Amino acid sequence: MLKRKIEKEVRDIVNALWENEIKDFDFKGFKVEIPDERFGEFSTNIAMLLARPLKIKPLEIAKKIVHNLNEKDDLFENIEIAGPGFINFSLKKDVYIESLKNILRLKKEYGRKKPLGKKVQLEFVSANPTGPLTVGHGRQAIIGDVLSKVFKEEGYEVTTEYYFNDAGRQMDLLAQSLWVRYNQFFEKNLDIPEDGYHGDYLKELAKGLASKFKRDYVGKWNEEIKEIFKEMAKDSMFKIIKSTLRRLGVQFDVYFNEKSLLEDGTVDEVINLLKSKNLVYEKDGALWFKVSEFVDEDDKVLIRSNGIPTYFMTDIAYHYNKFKRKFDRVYDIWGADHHGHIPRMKAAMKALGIPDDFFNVILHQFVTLKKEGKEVKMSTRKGEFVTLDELIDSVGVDATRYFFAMIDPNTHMIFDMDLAVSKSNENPVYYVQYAYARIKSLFRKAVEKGITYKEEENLEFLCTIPQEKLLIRDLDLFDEILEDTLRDLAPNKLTNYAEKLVAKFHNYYTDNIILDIENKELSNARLNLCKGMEIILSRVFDILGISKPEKM
RNA sequence: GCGCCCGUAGCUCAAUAGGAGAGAGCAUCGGAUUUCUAAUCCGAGGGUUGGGGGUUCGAGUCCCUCCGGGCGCGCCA
Repeated sequence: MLKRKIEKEVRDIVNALWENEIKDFDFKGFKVEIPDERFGEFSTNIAMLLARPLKIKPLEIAKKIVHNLNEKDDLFENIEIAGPGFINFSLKKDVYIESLKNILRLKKEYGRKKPLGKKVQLEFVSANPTGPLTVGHGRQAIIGDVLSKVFKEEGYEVTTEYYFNDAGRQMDLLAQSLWVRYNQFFEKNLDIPEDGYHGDYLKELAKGLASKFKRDYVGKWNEEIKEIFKEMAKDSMFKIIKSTLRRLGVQFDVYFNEKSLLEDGTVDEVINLLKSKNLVYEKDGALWFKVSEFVDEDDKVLIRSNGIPTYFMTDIAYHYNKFKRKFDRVYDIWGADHHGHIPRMKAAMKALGIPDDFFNVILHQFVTLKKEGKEVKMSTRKGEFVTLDELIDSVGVDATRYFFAMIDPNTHMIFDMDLAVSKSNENPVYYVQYAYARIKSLFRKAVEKGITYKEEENLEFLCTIPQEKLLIRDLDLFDEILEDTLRDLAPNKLTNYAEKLVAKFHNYYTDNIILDIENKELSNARLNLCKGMEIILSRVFDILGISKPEKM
């Protein structure tokens, strides 16, 4: 990593120059950055940071550092001081060529870290099987899927998990709603309960049941029949959900049923633990957890007066279960509507003696759909929503995935479907993929033109123009982008990177002839650079889960 | 009322854990293919980063305050 190399050089010089004066200086805020192109290839802010502790003007400090760095003539081509005290660097072409060589050798391993021996779990989507996945679930699925892949790249052992509840009131309502639809099929005039599920998807299912059961359950409703309809509903809903996820290329290692926490005694175990620590009490016939002992929030009910545990209760048990499964950290991906749940959960974790950094939440803001210029108000119950499947039908898997990945999870996202459908060719995903297709095409064309690709040969012909240096510099950056993505838990770092990288490539392609029969050495050198680009793009696309088109 | 998130070009979004004239795409206008894919490239217009204070050598980014929007504040999940 080139940045690291420069960072080390600068740090060593600074330490050598002012060893005694900067004992307390922690280098916090010290950075080697990619500056605006007019300032060179790399830049650092060290001189400004040292001004205060050293009580010397930044420009003086910079001068001194530069003077000493200049001795390092195997790395730096040029060093300049500019503005308030920035030190700007450009590197020797050999440094870049070595960097490209490294990428060419490592190929798909480039940027992949050695196993850390750390286990993390990402839990997301976790929709109960009451209907098809919505666009909001899609956003969550993609954020989770991409981040889980980045965790793997960074050396973590990753488990992806889908948590669901197929008991409870929601499922009862679903069963009843389905039964009504079934009855309606035989023109039995019944209405779906107001808080039931009104979506058309139950009609489809009811049709199937009608031909299977004939009139057996028409007008008849009891516990037994409810269970039958519930099972039917659950199975077919999961079938739909899983097929949507499969389409999107999102896979879960574990589907975890909330019910198991009651069955295997985890819930009881947690209650007993809390009781033993004197952190629960009874009031109004219910069992309460002393949330207020830990955070500035009201106490919450764990067991309702009717004896049924609350969602909060089972969620604590679930996370206790996760902890017992020896994950070092877990990440829950939640919609913004659940943010109020976070302090309570943190309190519970603390109460159970689970380390602070174990439980983490990645919150994402809502997705608003715009269709025919109007906002679509979405409600699962009323069946007023555009399903994730419908979205995929409209814009395709690549665009769906890319679009969700490209926006900061913390930003409200407005998805204009009309634009996505009618202008699908202008979607950024095509811009990025086109670069890949162009490279593929170049290698096909090279064969036609009789230019034989020889890897790692003729590289000395590269980097005679600034564009090539900058391209390699940016390829070299991939490693760090992965780290940044994980640090910020923001998949959009990757799409940003891809777009900037590809923009440079499109420019390079336009300005230069890659395949020149008159100059086969240069052509081969440039093909090597293209190969490096292909390797990095391939890495990025695999993580984003978008396809790698040979031609477009 | 209290809490969390957000407010950046006409629209959708970026902006490298505070860094140097705030950038893309779409939309508008004007250019570039006898040569490797024009799903590309080049150029123009478009901004007091919601307003106002503060911290800092430096603020879209941090702090305070006001305005506007989203979401929470259940013995729902």
